[in-house]
Amino acid sequence: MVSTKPAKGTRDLLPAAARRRQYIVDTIRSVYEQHAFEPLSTPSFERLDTLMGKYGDEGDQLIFRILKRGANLVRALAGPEASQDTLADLGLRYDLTVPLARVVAAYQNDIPKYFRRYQIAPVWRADRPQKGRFREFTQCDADIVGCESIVADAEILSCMATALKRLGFDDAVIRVNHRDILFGIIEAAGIAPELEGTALVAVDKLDKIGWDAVTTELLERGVTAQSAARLREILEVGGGLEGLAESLEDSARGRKGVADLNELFALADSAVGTDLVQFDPSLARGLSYYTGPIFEAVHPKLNGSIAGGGRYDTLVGMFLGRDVPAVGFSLGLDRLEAVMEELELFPAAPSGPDALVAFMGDATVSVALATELRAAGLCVDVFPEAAKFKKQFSYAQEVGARFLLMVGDSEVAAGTVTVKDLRSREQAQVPRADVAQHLRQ
RNA sequence: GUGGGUGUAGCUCAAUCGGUUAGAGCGCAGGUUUGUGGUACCUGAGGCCGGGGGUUCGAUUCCCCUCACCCACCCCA
Repeated sequence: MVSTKPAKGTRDLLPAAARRRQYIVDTIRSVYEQHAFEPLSTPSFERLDTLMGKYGDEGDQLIFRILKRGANLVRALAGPEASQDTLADLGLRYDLTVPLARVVAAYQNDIPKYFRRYQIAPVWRADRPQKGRFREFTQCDADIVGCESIVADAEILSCMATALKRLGFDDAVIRVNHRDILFGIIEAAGIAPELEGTALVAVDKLDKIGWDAVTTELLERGVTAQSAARLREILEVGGGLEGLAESLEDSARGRKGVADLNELFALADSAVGTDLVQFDPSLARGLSYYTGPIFEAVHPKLNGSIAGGGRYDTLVGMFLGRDVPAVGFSLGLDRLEAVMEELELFPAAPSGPDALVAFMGDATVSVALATELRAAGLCVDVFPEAAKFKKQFSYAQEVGARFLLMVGDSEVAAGTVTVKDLRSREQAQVPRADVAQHLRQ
Protein backbone atom coordinates (compact mmCIF):
# COMPACT_ATOMS: atom_id res chain seq x y z
CA MET A 1 0.00 0.00 0.00
CA VAL A 2 1.17 3.45 -0.89
CA SER A 3 0.92 5.90 1.99
CA THR A 4 -2.02 8.28 1.81
CA LYS A 5 -0.34 10.92 3.92
CA PRO A 6 0.46 14.15 2.14
CA ALA A 7 4.20 14.79 1.79
CA LYS A 8 6.00 16.07 4.85
CA GLY A 9 5.22 19.68 5.63
CA THR A 10 2.21 19.81 3.33
CA ARG A 11 -1.45 19.24 4.03
CA ASP A 12 -4.83 18.55 2.55
CA LEU A 13 -7.65 20.95 3.22
CA LEU A 14 -11.05 19.30 3.32
CA PRO A 15 -14.01 21.42 2.20
CA ALA A 16 -14.69 23.09 5.55
CA ALA A 17 -11.04 24.10 5.95
CA ALA A 18 -10.75 25.08 2.30
CA ARG A 19 -13.76 27.36 2.74
CA ARG A 20 -12.22 29.04 5.77
CA ARG A 21 -9.06 29.61 3.78
CA GLN A 22 -11.09 31.01 0.92
CA TYR A 23 -12.69 33.46 3.31
CA ILE A 24 -9.29 34.73 4.44
CA VAL A 25 -8.02 35.03 0.89
CA ASP A 26 -11.15 36.88 -0.22
CA THR A 27 -10.86 39.29 2.67
CA ILE A 28 -7.19 39.99 2.09
CA ARG A 29 -7.66 40.36 -1.64
CA SER A 30 -10.39 42.92 -1.17
CA VAL A 31 -8.21 44.98 1.16
CA TYR A 32 -5.33 44.84 -1.32
CA GLU A 33 -7.59 45.83 -4.18
CA GLN A 34 -8.95 48.73 -2.16
CA HIS A 35 -5.41 49.92 -1.73
CA ALA A 36 -5.07 49.90 -5.51
CA PHE A 37 -2.77 46.92 -5.76
CA GLU A 38 -3.02 44.91 -8.95
CA PRO A 39 -2.63 41.15 -9.30
CA LEU A 40 0.54 39.57 -10.64
CA SER A 41 1.10 35.92 -11.39
CA THR A 42 4.52 34.30 -11.72
CA PRO A 43 5.62 30.67 -12.19
CA SER A 44 5.86 28.26 -9.28
CA PHE A 45 9.46 27.55 -10.13
CA GLU A 46 12.32 29.74 -11.24
CA ARG A 47 15.76 29.20 -12.62
CA LEU A 48 18.03 28.30 -9.74
CA ASP A 49 20.35 31.24 -10.28
CA THR A 50 17.40 33.62 -10.01
CA LEU A 51 16.80 32.31 -6.51
CA MET A 52 20.32 31.77 -5.24
CA GLY A 53 22.14 34.45 -3.28
CA LYS A 54 19.04 36.45 -2.32
CA TYR A 55 18.15 34.91 1.02
CA GLY A 56 21.50 34.49 2.73
CA ASP A 57 23.42 31.23 3.07
CA GLU A 58 20.82 29.61 5.26
CA GLY A 59 18.08 30.60 2.85
CA ASP A 60 19.95 29.18 -0.13
CA GLN A 61 20.06 25.82 1.60
CA LEU A 62 16.30 25.87 2.07
CA ILE A 63 15.49 26.30 -1.60
CA PHE A 64 13.63 23.30 -2.99
CA ARG A 65 15.78 22.25 -5.90
CA ILE A 66 14.43 20.61 -9.03
CA LEU A 67 16.59 17.95 -10.61
CA LYS A 68 17.81 18.39 -14.14
CA ARG A 69 15.99 16.14 -16.60
CA GLY A 70 17.02 13.63 -19.26
CA ALA A 71 20.42 13.81 -20.87
CA ASN A 72 21.39 16.87 -18.83
CA LEU A 73 20.85 14.96 -15.64
CA VAL A 74 22.82 11.96 -16.90
CA ARG A 75 25.68 14.27 -17.86
CA ALA A 76 25.61 16.07 -14.51
CA LEU A 77 25.60 12.77 -12.62
CA ALA A 78 28.65 11.61 -14.56
CA GLY A 79 30.45 14.88 -13.94
CA PRO A 80 33.40 15.07 -11.58
CA GLU A 81 31.71 17.11 -8.87
CA ALA A 82 28.08 16.10 -8.80
CA SER A 83 26.35 18.11 -6.06
CA GLN A 84 22.94 19.60 -5.36
CA ASP A 85 24.05 22.66 -7.28
CA THR A 86 25.22 20.87 -10.42
CA LEU A 87 22.37 18.34 -10.45
CA ALA A 88 19.64 20.97 -10.20
CA ASP A 89 18.93 23.84 -12.53
CA LEU A 90 15.52 25.00 -11.22
CA GLY A 91 14.00 25.68 -7.82
CA LEU A 92 10.52 26.16 -6.38
CA ARG A 93 9.99 29.80 -5.48
CA TYR A 94 11.07 30.58 -1.94
CA ASP A 95 9.03 33.76 -1.64
CA LEU A 96 7.10 36.12 -3.89
CA THR A 97 9.44 39.08 -3.56
CA VAL A 98 12.35 37.83 -5.62
CA PRO A 99 10.09 36.81 -8.52
CA LEU A 100 8.59 40.29 -8.33
CA ALA A 101 12.03 41.84 -8.54
CA ARG A 102 12.78 39.70 -11.58
CA VAL A 103 9.53 40.74 -13.25
CA VAL A 104 10.15 44.40 -12.54
CA ALA A 105 13.61 44.18 -14.08
CA ALA A 106 12.27 42.31 -17.09
CA TYR A 107 9.18 44.37 -17.96
CA GLN A 108 10.08 47.97 -17.22
CA ASN A 109 8.18 49.26 -20.24
CA ASP A 110 5.00 47.49 -19.26
CA ILE A 111 4.57 48.58 -15.68
CA PRO A 112 3.56 51.96 -14.28
CA LYS A 113 5.98 54.35 -12.59
CA TYR A 114 4.78 53.22 -9.21
CA PHE A 115 4.02 49.54 -9.47
CA ARG A 116 1.61 48.34 -6.81
CA ARG A 117 1.11 44.64 -7.16
CA TYR A 118 -0.22 41.87 -4.97
CA GLN A 119 0.22 38.15 -5.23
CA ILE A 120 -1.37 35.42 -3.15
CA ALA A 121 0.33 32.15 -3.92
CA PRO A 122 2.13 29.17 -2.42
CA VAL A 123 5.88 29.13 -1.81
CA TRP A 124 8.14 26.24 -0.79
CA ARG A 125 10.96 25.89 1.68
CA ALA A 126 12.91 22.72 2.44
CA ASP A 127 12.57 23.39 6.14
CA ARG A 128 11.94 20.92 8.88
CA PRO A 129 8.26 21.40 9.65
CA GLN A 130 6.82 22.02 13.10
CA LYS A 131 3.83 23.75 14.59
CA GLY A 132 2.68 26.56 12.32
CA ARG A 133 5.57 25.88 9.96
CA PHE A 134 5.16 24.13 6.67
CA ARG A 135 7.26 23.26 3.66
CA GLU A 136 4.49 24.49 1.41
CA PHE A 137 2.67 27.59 2.57
CA THR A 138 0.88 30.53 1.08
CA GLN A 139 2.05 34.10 1.21
CA CYS A 140 -0.11 37.15 0.58
CA ASP A 141 2.22 39.84 -0.69
CA ALA A 142 1.64 43.49 -1.48
CA ASP A 143 4.48 45.68 -2.68
CA ILE A 144 5.10 49.11 -4.13
CA VAL A 145 8.01 49.29 -6.55
CA GLY A 146 9.55 52.48 -7.86
CA CYS A 147 9.00 54.81 -4.94
CA GLU A 148 11.71 56.08 -2.66
CA SER A 149 9.38 58.16 -0.53
CA ILE A 150 8.44 57.00 2.94
CA VAL A 151 4.85 57.55 1.85
CA ALA A 152 5.11 54.17 0.15
CA ASP A 153 6.28 52.55 3.39
CA ALA A 154 3.36 54.16 5.18
CA GLU A 155 0.93 52.85 2.57
CA ILE A 156 2.36 49.40 3.03
CA LEU A 157 2.15 49.60 6.79
CA SER A 158 -1.40 50.84 6.63
CA CYS A 159 -2.46 48.16 4.20
CA MET A 160 -0.91 45.50 6.41
CA ALA A 161 -2.70 46.81 9.49
CA THR A 162 -6.00 47.12 7.67
CA ALA A 163 -5.86 43.55 6.41
CA LEU A 164 -5.09 42.25 9.89
CA LYS A 165 -7.89 44.25 11.44
CA ARG A 166 -10.36 43.26 8.76
CA LEU A 167 -9.68 39.64 9.66
CA GLY A 168 -10.26 40.37 13.32
CA PHE A 169 -6.68 40.51 14.59
CA ASP A 170 -7.22 43.29 17.11
CA ASP A 171 -4.44 42.13 19.38
CA ALA A 172 -1.77 41.61 16.78
CA VAL A 173 1.30 43.82 17.08
CA ILE A 174 3.23 45.17 14.14
CA ARG A 175 6.78 45.69 15.27
CA VAL A 176 8.68 48.27 13.26
CA ASN A 177 12.37 49.02 13.07
CA HIS A 178 14.88 50.31 10.54
CA ARG A 179 17.96 48.70 9.11
CA ASP A 180 19.90 51.93 9.56
CA ILE A 181 18.88 52.23 13.18
CA LEU A 182 20.22 48.75 13.76
CA PHE A 183 23.43 49.68 12.06
CA GLY A 184 23.61 52.91 14.07
CA ILE A 185 23.19 50.99 17.29
CA ILE A 186 25.98 48.62 16.33
CA GLU A 187 28.16 51.57 15.47
CA ALA A 188 27.35 53.43 18.67
CA ALA A 189 28.09 50.34 20.73
CA GLY A 190 31.51 50.12 19.13
CA ILE A 191 30.88 46.75 17.54
CA ALA A 192 32.88 46.00 14.40
CA PRO A 193 30.71 46.37 11.27
CA GLU A 194 31.54 42.83 10.14
CA LEU A 195 29.91 41.55 13.33
CA GLU A 196 26.68 43.42 12.63
CA GLY A 197 24.79 40.45 11.24
CA THR A 198 25.74 37.98 13.92
CA ALA A 199 25.24 40.50 16.72
CA LEU A 200 21.78 41.41 15.47
CA VAL A 201 20.69 37.78 15.43
CA ALA A 202 21.40 37.71 19.15
CA VAL A 203 19.66 41.02 19.80
CA ASP A 204 16.59 39.86 17.90
CA LYS A 205 16.03 37.18 20.53
CA LEU A 206 15.77 39.77 23.30
CA ASP A 207 12.02 39.51 23.85
CA LYS A 208 12.31 35.74 24.00
CA ILE A 209 15.36 35.06 26.13
CA GLY A 210 16.11 38.30 28.01
CA TRP A 211 19.24 40.38 28.43
CA ASP A 212 21.45 37.96 30.33
CA ALA A 213 21.14 35.29 27.67
CA VAL A 214 21.55 37.84 24.88
CA THR A 215 24.74 39.13 26.47
CA THR A 216 26.09 35.62 26.71
CA GLU A 217 25.33 35.05 23.05
CA LEU A 218 26.93 38.34 22.07
CA LEU A 219 30.14 37.36 23.79
CA GLU A 220 30.03 33.95 22.10
CA ARG A 221 29.66 35.70 18.79
CA GLY A 222 32.83 37.71 19.33
CA VAL A 223 31.45 40.98 20.71
CA THR A 224 33.56 42.50 23.47
CA ALA A 225 32.14 42.83 26.97
CA GLN A 226 32.26 46.64 26.82
CA SER A 227 30.39 46.72 23.53
CA ALA A 228 27.79 44.30 24.84
CA ALA A 229 27.26 46.46 27.89
CA ARG A 230 27.08 49.61 25.79
CA LEU A 231 24.59 47.92 23.48
CA ARG A 232 22.40 47.11 26.42
CA GLU A 233 22.60 50.67 27.69
CA ILE A 234 21.53 52.04 24.35
CA LEU A 235 18.59 49.72 24.00
CA GLU A 236 17.48 50.19 27.58
CA VAL A 237 17.40 53.98 27.45
CA GLY A 238 13.69 53.95 26.83
CA GLY A 239 11.70 56.87 25.49
CA GLY A 240 11.10 55.04 22.27
CA LEU A 241 12.42 56.48 19.07
CA GLU A 242 13.28 59.86 20.61
CA GLY A 243 15.22 58.35 23.45
CA LEU A 244 17.20 56.26 21.04
CA ALA A 245 17.86 59.20 18.71
CA GLU A 246 20.24 60.78 21.22
CA SER A 247 22.42 57.71 21.37
CA LEU A 248 22.62 57.59 17.60
CA GLU A 249 23.51 61.20 16.98
CA ASP A 250 27.06 60.34 15.96
CA SER A 251 25.98 57.82 13.37
CA ALA A 252 24.94 59.15 9.97
CA ARG A 253 23.01 55.99 9.15
CA GLY A 254 21.50 56.00 12.60
CA ARG A 255 20.18 59.54 12.07
CA LYS A 256 18.77 58.59 8.69
CA GLY A 257 16.92 55.65 10.22
CA VAL A 258 15.45 57.79 12.97
CA ALA A 259 14.33 60.44 10.49
CA ASP A 260 12.70 57.82 8.27
CA LEU A 261 10.77 56.27 11.11
CA ASN A 262 9.66 59.65 12.46
CA GLU A 263 8.22 60.40 9.07
CA LEU A 264 6.73 56.93 8.79
CA PHE A 265 4.99 57.16 12.15
CA ALA A 266 3.68 60.63 11.41
CA LEU A 267 2.15 59.39 8.20
CA ALA A 268 0.93 56.24 9.86
CA ASP A 269 -0.82 58.35 12.45
CA SER A 270 -3.08 59.78 9.81
CA ALA A 271 -3.80 56.36 8.33
CA VAL A 272 -6.18 53.61 9.35
CA GLY A 273 -5.37 50.90 11.82
CA THR A 274 -1.97 52.07 12.98
CA ASP A 275 -2.81 51.49 16.62
CA LEU A 276 -1.28 48.06 16.08
CA VAL A 277 2.09 49.58 15.24
CA GLN A 278 4.92 49.62 17.73
CA PHE A 279 8.54 50.74 17.43
CA ASP A 280 10.92 48.01 18.50
CA PRO A 281 14.65 48.69 18.24
CA SER A 282 15.52 45.04 18.84
CA LEU A 283 13.64 43.79 15.79
CA ALA A 284 16.06 42.43 13.20
CA ARG A 285 14.73 40.51 10.24
CA GLY A 286 16.90 37.76 8.85
CA LEU A 287 16.25 38.13 5.15
CA SER A 288 19.31 39.74 3.76
CA TYR A 289 17.70 42.00 1.15
CA TYR A 290 16.07 44.56 3.48
CA THR A 291 17.59 48.04 3.36
CA GLY A 292 15.25 50.44 5.22
CA PRO A 293 12.23 50.16 7.50
CA ILE A 294 11.36 46.59 8.49
CA PHE A 295 8.07 45.22 9.78
CA GLU A 296 6.99 42.09 11.53
CA ALA A 297 3.54 41.20 12.83
CA VAL A 298 3.21 38.84 15.76
CA HIS A 299 0.33 37.48 17.77
CA PRO A 300 0.38 36.20 21.36
CA LYS A 301 -1.23 32.94 20.26
CA LEU A 302 1.61 31.99 17.95
CA ASN A 303 5.34 31.56 18.06
CA GLY A 304 7.00 33.28 15.15
CA SER A 305 5.54 35.96 12.95
CA ILE A 306 2.28 36.08 11.05
CA ALA A 307 3.55 38.71 8.65
CA GLY A 308 6.78 40.38 7.67
CA GLY A 309 8.09 42.98 5.32
CA GLY A 310 10.22 45.99 4.74
CA ARG A 311 12.07 48.10 2.22
CA TYR A 312 14.48 46.48 -0.20
CA ASP A 313 15.99 49.09 -2.47
CA THR A 314 18.76 46.97 -3.97
CA LEU A 315 17.03 43.69 -4.82
CA VAL A 316 15.78 44.71 -8.26
CA GLY A 317 19.30 45.96 -8.96
CA MET A 318 20.55 42.38 -8.70
CA PHE A 319 18.58 41.64 -11.87
CA LEU A 320 18.75 45.02 -13.58
CA GLY A 321 22.19 46.41 -12.84
CA ARG A 322 20.67 49.60 -11.45
CA ASP A 323 18.71 49.94 -8.25
CA VAL A 324 14.96 50.41 -8.13
CA PRO A 325 13.45 51.25 -4.73
CA ALA A 326 10.77 48.91 -3.37
CA VAL A 327 8.87 48.19 -0.20
CA GLY A 328 6.35 45.53 0.66
CA PHE A 329 5.06 42.94 3.08
CA SER A 330 3.71 39.45 3.23
CA LEU A 331 0.96 37.91 5.32
CA GLY A 332 1.43 34.24 6.19
CA LEU A 333 -1.91 32.70 5.27
CA ASP A 334 -1.38 29.43 7.09
CA ARG A 335 -0.40 31.10 10.31
CA LEU A 336 -3.25 33.58 10.14
CA GLU A 337 -5.51 30.59 9.69
CA ALA A 338 -4.05 28.84 12.74
CA VAL A 339 -4.62 31.84 14.99
CA MET A 340 -8.10 32.51 13.61
CA GLU A 341 -8.98 28.89 14.20
CA GLU A 342 -8.01 29.21 17.82
CA LEU A 343 -9.76 32.54 18.32
CA GLU A 344 -12.80 31.41 16.34
CA LEU A 345 -12.66 34.44 14.11
CA PHE A 346 -14.38 32.73 11.20
CA PRO A 347 -17.95 33.56 10.20
CA ALA A 348 -20.49 30.77 10.43
CA ALA A 349 -19.81 28.01 7.97
CA PRO A 350 -21.93 28.30 4.86
CA SER A 351 -24.66 25.72 4.54
CA GLY A 352 -24.92 23.07 1.87
CA PRO A 353 -26.98 23.08 -1.32
CA ASP A 354 -30.46 24.59 -1.39
CA ALA A 355 -31.90 21.27 -2.43
CA LEU A 356 -31.21 17.63 -3.16
CA VAL A 357 -33.29 15.91 -5.80
CA ALA A 358 -34.08 12.39 -4.66
CA PHE A 359 -33.69 9.43 -6.98
CA MET A 360 -37.14 8.08 -7.77
CA GLY A 361 -36.38 5.62 -10.54
CA ASP A 362 -35.63 7.91 -13.46
CA ALA A 363 -32.50 10.06 -13.38
CA THR A 364 -33.54 12.09 -16.41
CA VAL A 365 -36.43 13.48 -14.39
CA SER A 366 -34.10 14.44 -11.52
CA VAL A 367 -31.52 16.02 -13.77
CA ALA A 368 -34.15 17.98 -15.67
CA LEU A 369 -35.56 19.41 -12.44
CA ALA A 370 -32.10 20.24 -11.12
CA THR A 371 -31.22 22.00 -14.34
CA GLU A 372 -34.36 24.14 -14.19
CA LEU A 373 -33.66 25.16 -10.63
CA ARG A 374 -30.00 25.88 -11.28
CA ALA A 375 -30.99 28.09 -14.17
CA ALA A 376 -33.09 29.96 -11.62
CA GLY A 377 -29.95 30.53 -9.56
CA LEU A 378 -30.28 27.82 -6.93
CA CYS A 379 -27.62 25.38 -5.76
CA VAL A 380 -28.92 21.89 -6.39
CA ASP A 381 -27.49 18.43 -5.86
CA VAL A 382 -28.83 15.25 -7.45
CA PHE A 383 -28.90 11.85 -5.81
CA PRO A 384 -27.30 9.81 -8.56
CA GLU A 385 -28.48 6.22 -8.16
CA ALA A 386 -31.18 3.96 -6.81
CA ALA A 387 -31.10 3.75 -3.03
CA LYS A 388 -33.45 3.44 -0.14
CA PHE A 389 -34.93 6.65 1.16
CA LYS A 390 -33.06 6.23 4.38
CA LYS A 391 -29.82 6.51 2.43
CA GLN A 392 -31.02 9.45 0.47
CA PHE A 393 -32.01 11.29 3.63
CA SER A 394 -28.72 10.50 5.32
CA TYR A 395 -26.89 11.87 2.34
CA ALA A 396 -29.05 15.00 2.29
CA GLN A 397 -28.17 15.60 5.90
CA GLU A 398 -24.51 14.83 5.35
CA VAL A 399 -24.13 17.48 2.67
CA GLY A 400 -26.41 19.90 4.52
CA ALA A 401 -29.15 20.21 1.90
CA ARG A 402 -32.01 22.45 2.96
CA PHE A 403 -34.80 20.77 0.98
CA LEU A 404 -35.38 17.32 -0.42
CA LEU A 405 -37.24 17.27 -3.73
CA MET A 406 -39.19 14.24 -4.81
CA VAL A 407 -40.47 13.68 -8.31
CA GLY A 408 -41.88 10.18 -8.74
CA ASP A 409 -44.52 8.86 -11.08
CA SER A 410 -47.39 10.51 -9.22
CA GLU A 411 -45.70 13.92 -9.19
CA VAL A 412 -44.84 13.68 -12.86
CA ALA A 413 -48.43 12.79 -13.62
CA ALA A 414 -49.69 15.71 -11.54
CA GLY A 415 -47.08 18.16 -12.79
CA THR A 416 -45.89 18.79 -9.25
CA VAL A 417 -42.86 18.30 -7.03
CA THR A 418 -42.96 17.12 -3.45
CA VAL A 419 -40.84 19.59 -1.50
CA LYS A 420 -39.74 18.57 1.95
CA ASP A 421 -38.16 21.08 4.30
CA LEU A 422 -35.50 19.03 6.06
CA ARG A 423 -35.44 21.28 9.09
CA SER A 424 -39.13 21.64 9.85
CA ARG A 425 -39.98 18.26 8.25
CA GLU A 426 -42.95 19.91 6.60
CA GLN A 427 -43.65 18.91 3.08
CA ALA A 428 -45.84 20.24 0.33
CA GLN A 429 -46.98 19.51 -3.20
CA VAL A 430 -45.75 22.40 -5.30
CA PRO A 431 -46.59 23.00 -8.95
CA ARG A 432 -43.45 22.42 -10.92
CA ALA A 433 -43.26 26.00 -12.17
CA ASP A 434 -43.35 27.36 -8.64
CA VAL A 435 -40.64 25.22 -7.09
CA ALA A 436 -37.79 27.72 -7.40
CA GLN A 437 -39.96 30.41 -5.88
CA HIS A 438 -41.01 28.07 -3.07
CA LEU A 439 -37.41 27.15 -2.23
CA ARG A 440 -36.40 30.74 -1.90
CA GLN A 441 -38.87 31.52 0.86
C1' G B 1 21.89 20.86 11.04
C1' U B 2 21.07 19.73 16.84
C1' G B 3 17.94 17.66 20.75
C1' G B 4 13.37 15.21 22.59
C1' G B 5 8.70 12.39 21.91
C1' U B 6 5.36 9.00 19.46
C1' G B 7 4.32 4.83 15.99
C1' U B 8 -1.64 -0.76 17.77
C1' A B 9 -8.50 -0.95 13.00
C1' G B 10 -10.22 4.44 8.13
C1' C B 11 -9.82 8.20 12.70
C1' U B 12 -8.87 9.08 18.24
C1' C B 13 -6.84 5.93 21.66
C1' A B 14 -6.76 1.27 25.30
C1' A B 15 -4.52 -3.42 26.76
C1' U B 16 -0.91 -7.36 27.18
C1' C B 17 4.49 -6.85 34.44
C1' G B 18 6.68 -11.49 27.48
C1' G B 19 2.06 -16.49 26.77
C1' U B 20 -2.66 -19.09 23.04
C1' U B 21 -9.09 -15.83 19.78
C1' A B 22 -5.32 -7.51 20.72
C1' G B 23 -10.24 -4.13 22.58
C1' A B 24 -13.41 0.58 22.88
C1' G B 25 -15.55 5.03 20.86
C1' C B 26 -16.34 7.34 16.27
C1' G B 27 -16.69 6.12 11.12
C1' C B 28 -18.11 2.33 7.45
C1' A B 29 -21.61 -1.85 5.61
C1' G B 30 -26.28 -4.40 6.57
C1' G B 31 -30.88 -4.76 9.42
C1' U B 32 -35.38 -3.14 12.82
C1' U B 33 -41.01 -5.17 6.37
C1' U B 34 -40.02 -2.68 0.14
C1' G B 35 -41.86 6.38 -1.29
C1' U B 36 -39.89 9.68 4.26
C1' G B 37 -34.14 10.97 7.57
C1' G B 38 -31.25 12.80 11.79
C1' U B 39 -32.23 9.42 17.84
C1' A B 40 -32.28 4.28 19.56
C1' C B 41 -31.34 -0.99 19.21
C1' C B 42 -29.21 -5.42 16.63
C1' U B 43 -25.52 -7.57 13.30
C1' G B 44 -21.09 -7.32 10.48
C1' A B 45 -16.55 -6.12 7.84
C1' G B 46 -11.89 -4.16 9.04
C1' G B 47 -5.24 -4.93 12.44
C1' C B 48 1.70 -9.28 9.38
C1' C B 49 0.45 -4.14 16.93
C1' G B 50 5.56 1.16 11.25
C1' G B 51 9.82 -1.98 8.89
C1' G B 52 14.36 -5.07 9.77
C1' G B 53 17.43 -7.68 13.12
C1' G B 54 18.50 -9.67 18.12
C1' U B 55 17.38 -12.06 23.09
C1' U B 56 13.75 -16.06 24.31
C1' C B 57 10.49 -22.32 24.26
C1' G B 58 7.53 -18.01 22.86
C1' A B 59 7.96 -10.80 21.19
C1' U B 60 2.79 -6.17 19.71
C1' U B 61 5.34 -6.14 24.72
C1' C B 62 12.52 -6.32 26.21
C1' C B 63 17.27 -4.63 23.32
C1' C B 64 19.60 -2.61 18.71
C1' C B 65 19.08 -0.46 13.86
C1' U B 66 15.94 1.92 10.41
C1' C B 67 11.89 4.68 8.52
C1' A B 68 7.76 7.90 9.32
C1' C B 69 5.30 11.58 11.92
C1' C B 70 5.15 15.29 15.90
C1' C B 71 7.57 18.91 19.19
C1' A B 72 11.65 22.29 20.52
C1' C B 73 16.18 24.92 18.92
C1' C B 74 18.16 27.32 14.46
C1' C B 75 15.78 30.27 10.88
C1' C B 76 11.38 32.00 9.17
C1' A B 77 5.29 33.44 6.95
